[in-house]
Amino acid sequence: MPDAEHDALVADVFSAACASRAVLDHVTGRWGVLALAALHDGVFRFNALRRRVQGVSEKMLAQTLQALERDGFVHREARPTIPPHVEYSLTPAGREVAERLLALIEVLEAGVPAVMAAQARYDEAKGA
Amino acid sequence: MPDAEHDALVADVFSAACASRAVLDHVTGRWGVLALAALHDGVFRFNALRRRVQGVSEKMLAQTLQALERDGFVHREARPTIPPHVEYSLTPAGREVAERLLALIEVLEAGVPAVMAAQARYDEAKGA
DNA sequence: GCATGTACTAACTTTTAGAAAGTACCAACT
DNA sequence: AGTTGGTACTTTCTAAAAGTTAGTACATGC
Repeated sequence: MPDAEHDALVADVFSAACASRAVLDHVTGRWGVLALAALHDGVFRFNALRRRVQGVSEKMLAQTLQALERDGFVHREARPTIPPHVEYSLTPAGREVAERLLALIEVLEAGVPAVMAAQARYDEAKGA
Repeated sequence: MPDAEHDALVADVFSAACASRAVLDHVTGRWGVLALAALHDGVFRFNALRRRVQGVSEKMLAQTLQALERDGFVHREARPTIPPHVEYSLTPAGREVAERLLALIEVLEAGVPAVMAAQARYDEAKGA
């Protein structure tokens, strides 16, 4: 029973009001995951990131990056030139997080065929 | 034509239409993360899970568990007794995923103080 | 015999995400 | 000289998702 160990840890994501819950939402949010994973591959400008993370709207990417910057996971470097030139990169803390996310993504991508098979079984059992 | 290379390409979370994107959404969704993390600690019944994952509504927990069951990450065992008795547990695939999630959560929980400090710096820089 | 608990589902409301257009500015091309 | 294009966003409006509340079928305890 690792319950005793878990309760001993200060921050607990299972508590609704815990600060870690908000951080988890930013990091594991639909676009947070992909932004962090993309930035693990290097430095990106806004529109380059948008092309990398296919399907994200400008609004959501801006919002996501602002949240991650505020949390200290992403570093934003803006050169006040015209046209504007903004570079996004991971902070050391962001790199820590991105590594765990990539480990997750790797497992999930490898598991896609198994998941599709499981879905087919589930749907047939339901339909029949 | 569907060959090995093509299948490997399709398993890319950065592609909007990829199946792995849907799986990622289930797993890293607001409640998916917490449900999987909770189930890593053992077998839970519906309402026990609901108490564990504080803040989740009945609707969202049911929906989340159904998606994860369909994906093959969660096993649902229902005994047709009255009152109903349903037990949720992780499948081997689910355990793989839950382990990566717990590694992430651990990093995030440990980083909460640093995040709060970063937020304070960000807000002051913005406000000032 | 009425509340309580179980595991949900359905209807309804609120919140959030997404699509599209606007902003400010300059460089290059027509 | 004016249109087009590119940068990095912000704003507005609507469509989709999440949350709230109430209901189901039945058994046990009070």
